[in-house]
Amino acid sequence: MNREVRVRFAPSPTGALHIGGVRTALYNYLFARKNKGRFLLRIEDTDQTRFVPGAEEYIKEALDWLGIAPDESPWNPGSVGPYRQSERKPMYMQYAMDLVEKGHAYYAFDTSEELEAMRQRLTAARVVSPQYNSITRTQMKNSLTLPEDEVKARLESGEPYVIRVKIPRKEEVRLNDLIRGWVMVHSSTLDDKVLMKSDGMPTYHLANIVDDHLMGITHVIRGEEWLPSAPLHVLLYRYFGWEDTMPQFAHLPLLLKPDGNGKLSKRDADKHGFPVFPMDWIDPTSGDTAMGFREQGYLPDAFLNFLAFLGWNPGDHRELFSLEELIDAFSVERIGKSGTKFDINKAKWYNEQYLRAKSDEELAQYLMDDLQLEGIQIEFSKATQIVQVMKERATFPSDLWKEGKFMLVAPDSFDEAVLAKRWNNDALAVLGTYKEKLVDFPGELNPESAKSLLEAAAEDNGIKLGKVMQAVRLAVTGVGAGPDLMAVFSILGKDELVKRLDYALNNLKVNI
RNA sequence: GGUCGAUUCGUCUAGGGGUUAGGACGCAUCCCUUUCACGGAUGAAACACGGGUUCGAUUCCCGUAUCGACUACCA
Repeated sequence: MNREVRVRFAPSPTGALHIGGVRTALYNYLFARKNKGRFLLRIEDTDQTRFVPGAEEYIKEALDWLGIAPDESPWNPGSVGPYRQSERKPMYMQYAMDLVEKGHAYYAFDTSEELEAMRQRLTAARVVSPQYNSITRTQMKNSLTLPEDEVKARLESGEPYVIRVKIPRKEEVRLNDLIRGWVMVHSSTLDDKVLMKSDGMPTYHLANIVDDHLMGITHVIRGEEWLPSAPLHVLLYRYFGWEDTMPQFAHLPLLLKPDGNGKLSKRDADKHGFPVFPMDWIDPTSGDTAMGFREQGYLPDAFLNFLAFLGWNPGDHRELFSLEELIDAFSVERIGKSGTKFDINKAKWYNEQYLRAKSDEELAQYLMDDLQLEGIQIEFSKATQIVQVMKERATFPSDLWKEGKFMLVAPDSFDEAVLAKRWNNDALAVLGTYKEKLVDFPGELNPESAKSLLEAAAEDNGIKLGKVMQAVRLAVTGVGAGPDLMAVFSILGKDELVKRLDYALNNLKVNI
């Protein structure tokens, strides 16, 4: 049977979307596009206690920013909605009941205290993993142990209950993961997971299977943390009688912290000074802001390219891929199996590549926008000139302003080390002459004239230009390194240049 | 502890019974250059360990170690 490919990204709105989640969304998106299928987004908000306001909007905005918006979602529904599990609440109970009727699930009335007592008893008896399973359920309060009329009475009296799946005692459960191959688990290691909670909401396991089935999902691409529960999911498909349309599973390797081991967390990112969230996230309870890649200056295409290569590669040596090229090259077979450590340097490198590929005009607009925030107005043509000398040395668009500031604002400080080493009488002499030549120079300064004038000034003093070059730079820019000086002079213009030389000549003391 | 999974340069990875084990980021050196950066060139740097199978294993098999995920009425 050849069904239309349908995949889904199913985040919980419990906070900002983590970068691992973004990668999962990206792979789902790529897979859908590659296979001419559809990419859905479903909000898994069955845990009302963990709901965080704004989280859903954040997810939407992040995917929009990256250009990987879903084809169907709560805010753009298709025909299989609703796309929020909380809104699907009424439909789950019948499926749970169906399982009870088929003998694959049962009611359980145990209180959390009783469950705790059971675990303690088991632990004391040195049972390796205390869990509600085929053995222990015989000692608990459920519809398998209680007389039928008592179960009925409890149900009718409104006593809280959950519905648990009845895991068989001895059965080999196998699934063929697209990334990992055959994974086999014995049912004796599984427990009778809760399917319906006492608040009437389904747990992830139930809702997930029911929704994926109802939404026609063909491939489940999700994080490796779900691998241990995948056998349960396989069992559920079987119990519902949906095995023939069961989606194929692909469990993605985890994103690890850069040093040591373990899953990448916000804490680690903070420690290293880089984000783990696509965009800034303001925690609604603490009011703290967690930084995002977008606000740090990462370009969406660069970020996507970087993300795609965290656990996947095209099999050749190409590394720069547009979204379209990623779609074309993508395949689940080429997703790796092992966890991936996060290296922010690579992300920066990607950003530099994409930044340099941008047109001067586009970058000039970035610069103009930054300048506006600083209350500085310049001509677009001037912004373009600045971009031309700065783009090869910028990692983020904001560097254009931060690193190129000296082209718009006179330096208010001068590098002490360079001053001590290079600011001498030779420099003073050349700069004095240069200033006079500039004042006498008719017309606009360009890099060539700026240079010939400076060369002439050096020659007049019988001094090799190379010897005073750094001092010249220091006088005008305040620092000892930067882009081509003559281009900078040309951008500055004659008047500003003379002004700065004047200031330096009069205020910088010669250290002997 | 149990279950499942993973293991190639510091990092992301290619590869796969016989290879000088390839590329990229980062790092170092050199070239270019008035400086820095870009660019170019070069270099250091890896098959976790132990058994087996084999003429031959980094590659296949089995163990061990290490790391990770999971082990909730959270997803």
